[in-house]
Amino acid sequence: MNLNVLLNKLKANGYKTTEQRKVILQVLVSNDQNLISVETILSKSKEMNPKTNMSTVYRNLEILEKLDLLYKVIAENGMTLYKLACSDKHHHHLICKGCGKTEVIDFCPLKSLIQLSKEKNFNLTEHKLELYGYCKDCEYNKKQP
Amino acid sequence: MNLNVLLNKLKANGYKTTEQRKVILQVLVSNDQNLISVETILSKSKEMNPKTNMSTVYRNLEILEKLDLLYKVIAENGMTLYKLACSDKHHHHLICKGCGKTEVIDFCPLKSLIQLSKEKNFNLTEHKLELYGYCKDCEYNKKQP
DNA sequence: ATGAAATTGCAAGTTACTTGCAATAAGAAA
DNA sequence: TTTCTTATTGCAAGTAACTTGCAATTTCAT
Ligand SMILES: [Mn+2]
Ligand SMILES: [Mn+2]
Ligand SMILES: [Zn+2]
Ligand SMILES: [Zn+2]
Repeated sequence: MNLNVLLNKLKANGYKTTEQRKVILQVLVSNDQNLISVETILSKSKEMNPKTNMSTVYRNLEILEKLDLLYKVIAENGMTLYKLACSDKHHHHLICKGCGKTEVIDFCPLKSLIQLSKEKNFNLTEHKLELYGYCKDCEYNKKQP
Repeated sequence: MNLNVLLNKLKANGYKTTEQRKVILQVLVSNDQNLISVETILSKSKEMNPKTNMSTVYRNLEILEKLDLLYKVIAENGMTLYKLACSDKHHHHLICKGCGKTEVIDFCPLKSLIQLSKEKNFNLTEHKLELYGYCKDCEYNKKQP
């Protein structure tokens, strides 16, 4: 997903293109394989445009989320991590606990669970499968202190 | 899991039995099929012992979590929901978005994903599978407004 | 160029939780 | 039962992560 595609999707929904918005989106585009915190988004945005403001970052994230352009994970410590949604097709992720890098899992292993839900009269509407661990690089760094 | 078993596990770890602790645990025991908020835990505890304090609730939850006696889900709105852990054996849950009721899924459908992780040199350490939807009762209430 | 509508920065507010500390309670040891 | 160490508690203040109101600024269709 590149910057102009995103700006066009926003435009199509009545949102205007601003310097701050472009910078925030550029940070997300540059990190589209990694879950990053708002703090990181803000500080990287400030590198490109020092006057970028925290409220602006939050308000832009809110818009992206509303348009389903954002993938969001709430970490165990309660911090929220974000990245651009990588595809419209239903999928899951491998998530590195070291660096936040993600890899796509493009199938969903839930067939028998859907059957189970039916048996329990449970109307299944959503599911979340997240696999955590360490990517090759982070595993290597752990062993080489 | 009943109150005395819990108190004994705490005692075995150097924690004392107090009125407040007993009440908080009793609330959790009485809701051991349901994810509930801290607010709920506090207000129900206050019904049984009006002087129960918020800090005390949080500090007791912290202890239960450290001893792996607690299951915790962070909801989309950022609020944290708790229930007693229901078994030591690895398992997952169906979680009702209406009332927080949970049902156990006692198998784990992740075999092919573990294989996939190996291929990607990803050291898989944890996974989370949560299925959300509506239980029979909540579904019925939705249709009868 | 104009003007309506979106956006922004700032400061103040909120919520969910955490922490320091002095007072109290538990329960093992004497 | 009394003593005494240690855990626990309540309170109040603090923190972190957002959220909101509002006036000033910017965007961009006309
Ligand atoms: Mn994705
Ligand atoms: Mn369980
Ligand atoms: Zn990594
Ligand atoms: Zn329900």
